[in-house]
Amino acid sequence: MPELPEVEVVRRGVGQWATQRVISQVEVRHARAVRRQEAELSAVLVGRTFVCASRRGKYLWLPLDDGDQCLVVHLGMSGQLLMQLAEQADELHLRVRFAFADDGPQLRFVDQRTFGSVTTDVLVSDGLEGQIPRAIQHIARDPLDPAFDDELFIARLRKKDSEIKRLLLDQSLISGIGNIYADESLWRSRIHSTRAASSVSKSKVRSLLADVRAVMTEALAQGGTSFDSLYVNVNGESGYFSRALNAYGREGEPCNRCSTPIRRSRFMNRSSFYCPRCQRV
DNA sequence: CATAGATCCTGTATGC
DNA sequence: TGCATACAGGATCTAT
Repeated sequence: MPELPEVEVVRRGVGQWATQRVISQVEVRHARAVRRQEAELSAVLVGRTFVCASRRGKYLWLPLDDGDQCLVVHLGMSGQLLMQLAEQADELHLRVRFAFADDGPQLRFVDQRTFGSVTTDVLVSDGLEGQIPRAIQHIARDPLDPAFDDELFIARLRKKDSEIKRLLLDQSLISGIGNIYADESLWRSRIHSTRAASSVSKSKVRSLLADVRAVMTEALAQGGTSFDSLYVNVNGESGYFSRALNAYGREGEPCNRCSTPIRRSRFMNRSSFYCPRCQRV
């Protein structure tokens, strides 16, 4: 379940190992993974190099040395970007293979549930000094982006007629937050997931934003520890998941603040974990 | 337009 | 043991 911190770990790995190398071959093993771009992917990429790795929220993109195109990657729920030696056997769920002219480690997109995607796109202005793939212009800046506008976010959120968790998951309002970090942030801020966003004070939203950043920053630090030079780890479970979670996945376990058993409820077709005492509706 | 809900997908876990 | 069902959930599409 890669959210912002996990995707950032992947970005760093790919940026280090898959850039500045001439792409020699693109092999598509699953049409869904490339959104019907099978022929286009090779045509755009072969002979080019990725110049760097960028990210906004949960989206990654690798700008090409042609100056205006890029490879856009979304990991979905189970996607991984791995650096693997050519002689390494194909993964069971290998969807796309990118080989390089130097015959060094390949970049492989592996995705069990096929919610992820790898596509090409053109870069357009992001409204400031940067660029963004055209297809993800609607994705809001994420809370770790220096250009994220706190006050604008707070105002937009409070004007909505919806529940606070639903809005935290709305990638056009704030990006990078998924089910796990939404629950963790709300637990820290002592806000119930179904609370009407319009009823949360400005200062409370401001502290919620601080908690979102804190939990993501901590998770990112943990993710960094499981990073291996040739294996770009998307998992993150080893370090962060086992130790630092206060709400997510802890149904029945005592709240780390007040010892009340954590509760689980169904919401938006998924689980929400919360402390019934700390987080009142 | 805004919001709510269904849907896609497959491996793993659980229930009978 | 075996089969059926529930579950995980990000983004997109459809319905209201």
